[in-house]
Amino acid sequence: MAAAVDIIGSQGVERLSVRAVAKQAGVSPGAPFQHFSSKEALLTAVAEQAMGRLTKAVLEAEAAADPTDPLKRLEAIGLGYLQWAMANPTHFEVISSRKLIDFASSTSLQEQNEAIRTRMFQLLNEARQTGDLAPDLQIDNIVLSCRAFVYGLARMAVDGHFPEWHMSDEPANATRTALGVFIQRLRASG
Amino acid sequence: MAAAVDIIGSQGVERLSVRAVAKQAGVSPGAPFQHFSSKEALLTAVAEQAMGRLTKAVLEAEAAADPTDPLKRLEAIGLGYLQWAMANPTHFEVISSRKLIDFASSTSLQEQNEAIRTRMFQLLNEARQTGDLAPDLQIDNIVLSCRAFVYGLARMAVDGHFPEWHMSDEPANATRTALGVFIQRLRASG
DNA sequence: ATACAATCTAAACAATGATTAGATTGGAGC
DNA sequence: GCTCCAATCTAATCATTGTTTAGATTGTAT
Repeated sequence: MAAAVDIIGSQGVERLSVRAVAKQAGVSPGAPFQHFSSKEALLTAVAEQAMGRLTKAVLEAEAAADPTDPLKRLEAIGLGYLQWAMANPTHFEVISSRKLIDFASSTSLQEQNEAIRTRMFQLLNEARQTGDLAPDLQIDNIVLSCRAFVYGLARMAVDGHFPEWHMSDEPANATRTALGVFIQRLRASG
Repeated sequence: MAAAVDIIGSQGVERLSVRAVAKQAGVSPGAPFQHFSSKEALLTAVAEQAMGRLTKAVLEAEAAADPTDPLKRLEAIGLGYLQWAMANPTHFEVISSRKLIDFASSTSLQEQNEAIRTRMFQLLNEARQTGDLAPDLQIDNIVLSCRAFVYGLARMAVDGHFPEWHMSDEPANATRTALGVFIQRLRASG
């Protein structure tokens, strides 16, 4: 797995072959199949580990935000997600493109996914009670919108839709302000 | 190309091999390489054709919308995009995942992409002049946000992030209302 | 009828995902 | 210390795939 993570991080998923992993680990070409039933299973294991790091980064970003402002916390979640995706584009690709991995068979991946989504619901319910959230908005709808918005930004960057960006400061700036405006528009006052 | 389109439409991109295309076309395995220098070149040609259909669908959807309301027209663009993507998920995948195709070498793909983006700018400038657009919003930013939002919804659906949906009515409903709310929030009055 | 360009076939090559049979290893229990 | 067993490895092999090449076939313009 460490060998696979190395190759994915340095050369991308598309350059990853089981044989390259075996070579990097100093082992014969068939050896990895003793531990993973297929290439997809290997990638799923890598995805589980990466998803753990993503979830940790997201929840830590939220924990560092203003405790009294649930929508700021929601924004922090989105920001943490974006920063992690752009700092780890190839691993993000493994997590999100569900034709490389077997998402349905991994309860770990599903649980991590649900953890973030549940936290979003909690924060929006909080914002509803404090009156921060615009009263005409439906929480279900907003969760979907936030996920799509952040996922779209991250995926566009990773998919190469922003060729002018040099995956370091620019995306952080442009996506940061876009997300800021998006969250601002959810507020009762804004 | 027709054989390739058939296979992509019925079995998905991942099941597409040059040999399968050749077989479907009733031709020897090496024959396709006389017309396309590589599998990537074949897929790029398929993507150009699909992108033409997407652009046409989007601009027609816009043309059918209320001519006096630029933001309704912007919404129609997004809606047309989403409907096409969900009706043609595998072709949408070919267009958007730029590791399967050589986007940089196809002026056709780039032009079609720019055509839609330019139209969005025009509509938002119009909305600015008529006073429909909230005055504190920057147009650059909104174009980016709209693209990310719609792309995110389409990609999440195609990437299998909505397993509970049966790619027919539900996504249309959920994404329709989400997009409606999103556009509503851009208005000076909303 | 000839020449030429386009297209095809047939055969081969290297890389890859995957399987299998058998060797090696290292520790648990007597 | 010896035996047994499970885990892991190697080596060989297979089918599939992207790609190339040499040569055959075909249609068309002159």
